[in-house]
Amino acid sequence: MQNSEAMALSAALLAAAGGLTHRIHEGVVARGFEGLRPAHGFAFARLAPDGATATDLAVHLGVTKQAASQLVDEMVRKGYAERRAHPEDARARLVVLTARGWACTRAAEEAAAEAVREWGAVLGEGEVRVLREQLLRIAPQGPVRPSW
Amino acid sequence: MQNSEAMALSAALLAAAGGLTHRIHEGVVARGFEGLRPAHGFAFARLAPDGATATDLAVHLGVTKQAASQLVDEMVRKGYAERRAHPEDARARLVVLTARGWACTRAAEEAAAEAVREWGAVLGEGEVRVLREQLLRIAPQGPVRPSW
DNA sequence: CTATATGGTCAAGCTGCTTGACCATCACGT
DNA sequence: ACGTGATGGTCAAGCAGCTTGACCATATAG
Repeated sequence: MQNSEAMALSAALLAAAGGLTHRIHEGVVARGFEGLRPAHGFAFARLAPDGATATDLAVHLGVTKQAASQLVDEMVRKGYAERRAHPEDARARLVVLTARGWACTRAAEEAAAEAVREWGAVLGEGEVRVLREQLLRIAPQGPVRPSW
Repeated sequence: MQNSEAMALSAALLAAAGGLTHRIHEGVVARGFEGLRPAHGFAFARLAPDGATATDLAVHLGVTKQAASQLVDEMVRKGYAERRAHPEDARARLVVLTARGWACTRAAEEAAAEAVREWGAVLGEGEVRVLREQLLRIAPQGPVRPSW
């Protein structure tokens, strides 16, 4: 593998990721959820199952807990999440999605599915499955880095 | 394709892109080029062939020309690029990479090749080729968006 | 030759993040 | 039980990267 081929692959991967991010963001806005940036999506993904603390979010996003707390403030202010008392730790606050937050999460899923469907039209369904398997095997485990 | 599968694919793609960005950045730093952020890499890619104007860069990066100009200032100050008179337009200034800028570009290519080599070890060389072709076909053409 | 568009710069302001300090609560060792 | 350090969270100040707005110099069209 020559360096130029590696760069072509890297550029394509970055362009595809950037394009997908853009598509999802557009789709979410088109479904009526405004004032959100892509970074919020990564937060939603962490909150989705059962909620999380601000510090959990900070680790997941790779930012300070202050920054995570500000992000939560914003999501609360806009009605996507709310803070509850933590059932096991009186210091902590459990951040959970509101109904609107869940609706927004579903909107993001739909937008993603829409983009992926177009890939299916270009590559074929089977190839998209292959692509998913390949990406799952090379994707790192660590915290999602929401910015370049 | 269910939404959950689309999300799994999206998450894997974003994680792979984020991981690759991180790897390249680390590799560039390890080779002695400091004070650079991933966004600079996208600028380098545009400057590499024959140079570009600040406005060209702005369009390519999807930012204002003022922001692009500041980025150029920074690259000039750190010795990676220099401004020259534009051969055909007295208003414009042609921004070109210095020898150090080219060395940094090669370092980024090496770091990318290193990461891709690891993917080859996991997926096999043939599968990596397939991956590259697939990504090239779904990657959008537009301006590279250096931030999420 | 005027009029408008374009490349670039200067200046001010905003936003999202950081560092640093601090308080409340938890968990451990004695 | 109690002191001590670790941990979750907040408040405050500062900074970096970007934006908008105004402006000048040069190019291009009518």
